[in-house]
Amino acid sequence: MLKREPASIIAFAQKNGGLIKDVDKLVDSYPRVPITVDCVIFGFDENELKVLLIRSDIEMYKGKWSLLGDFAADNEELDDSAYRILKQRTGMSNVYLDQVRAFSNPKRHPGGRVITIAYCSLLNIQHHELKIHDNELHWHSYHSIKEMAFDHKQILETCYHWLQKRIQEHPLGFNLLPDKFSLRELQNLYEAILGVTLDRRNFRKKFASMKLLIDTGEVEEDVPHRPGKLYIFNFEKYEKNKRKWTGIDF
Amino acid sequence: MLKREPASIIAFAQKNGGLIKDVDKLVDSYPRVPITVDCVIFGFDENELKVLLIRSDIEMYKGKWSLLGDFAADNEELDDSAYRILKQRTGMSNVYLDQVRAFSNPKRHPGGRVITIAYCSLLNIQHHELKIHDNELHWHSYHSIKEMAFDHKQILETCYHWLQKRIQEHPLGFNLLPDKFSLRELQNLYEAILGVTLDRRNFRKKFASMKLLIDTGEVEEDVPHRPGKLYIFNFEKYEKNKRKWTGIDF
DNA sequence: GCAAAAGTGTTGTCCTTACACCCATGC
DNA sequence: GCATGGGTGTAAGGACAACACTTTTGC
Repeated sequence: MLKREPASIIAFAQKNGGLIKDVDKLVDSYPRVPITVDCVIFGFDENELKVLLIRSDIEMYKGKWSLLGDFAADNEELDDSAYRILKQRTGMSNVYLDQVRAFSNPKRHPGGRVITIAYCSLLNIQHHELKIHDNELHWHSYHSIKEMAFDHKQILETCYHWLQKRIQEHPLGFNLLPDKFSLRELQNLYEAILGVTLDRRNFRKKFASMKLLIDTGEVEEDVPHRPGKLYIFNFEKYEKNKRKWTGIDF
Repeated sequence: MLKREPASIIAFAQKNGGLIKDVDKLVDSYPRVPITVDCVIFGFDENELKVLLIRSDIEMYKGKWSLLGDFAADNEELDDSAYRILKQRTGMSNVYLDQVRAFSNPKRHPGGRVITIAYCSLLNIQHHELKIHDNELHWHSYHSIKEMAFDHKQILETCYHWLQKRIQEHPLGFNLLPDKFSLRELQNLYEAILGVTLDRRNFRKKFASMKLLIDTGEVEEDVPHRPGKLYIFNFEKYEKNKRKWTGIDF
């Protein structure tokens, strides 16, 4: 098999005698790649981390579960693609959304080379009732997911690790909870995502000392035990005091 | 102006009566986008963080500095593109390299929509002598860089923040130093990248307690003061003890 | 009254910070 | 001998981990 040296912009510049005037021609000379965006949408319910999946549209992956994805439309910023996909598939908007990384293995799509950019979104399952049920769209317990279409299992795992890391540095967890929540719900969420058990008193002290929770004065209802206080998250205060940190720790 | 609903894979599936058999046809129906990879290559010399830049090939950016970039070749994984670009432009291989994120603003390239994936590399300026000097390739002090071609300034800043964060969680700094280094060099590097001053005794205690430095028994030479001990980094031990961390801190 | 979870403080340990003096070398 | 950075210890304060009992509610 012959190994071809990949073409390059250097060659283009040389052929065009140094400075490139016609940038359109330059860009036309680039190989073009189909780009998709895949959204990993996490939710939290029944003390479990959930993820929103659909049945794959592709026959060879028949029965397999798939992330919510679509190609990036012409002249669409990728963040906008991700919001559009969320909206199209779930009817939801106003959710937390962040780019995680690109997956570019040339064999990852059976139809040819497709690069996908993974996005992670977090949303509150109660708040956002699913209005669209195409392709059996529904929530799956994260830990019960085994096989998936394409390389989506790998993407899902990457996003899960991303979430584990992020939730320890930013209060993203609040995007997964109702506006008003009890400290027990908050702790359950951290335990479920991090896969650890935490000391209740220390957990409460930690959040109390951060002063990011506002006591609503309300308490839980319809619980068969002493009701917990309900809090809301002080987003404003958090935004003002974004951490500055110079510790070194590895 | 008319707002067109973007096309979508959902429409394709409906038109093809549910399950998609012909995946090649599916992928053919996707819009294709030129993809480039841009490498932000950091080095450290004379107690300063440096970055490797070239003059832009593009006439409209004449005189401006540019990251080392090129388009992604056919069927090339993006990591490989980044390694290839490094090799082509600098002659270097065996460097630290990590994907940072995609930049997809439709207006970021004057020749039309081009999505770029930014990679960050760290290397030791002494070790890797530049063998290629096309486009005035050379090291710039990070803080002296003002204007750049395209959105490269923004990409550079994103990578710098990425580096600041990563260097506190992983000992990436060692990729920027010679194999044998003194504690003063190590501290200078941290101070330069983080933009802080650190207490010398505490810094040394911190690294001593991690036991990741191996005393070579050698000392600096040709310094006009008491020579410092030279250490090498214990990569093997670091790899074994990757941190497990369950603290919450924001 | 019993089941179930809410709520609450203290102590010891460890990590972080702040801080000042003598030492080895080149000139 | 002087200039320059190398090398070291201690004490105080803050964060974290471990640990048990009383309270409130629904049934």
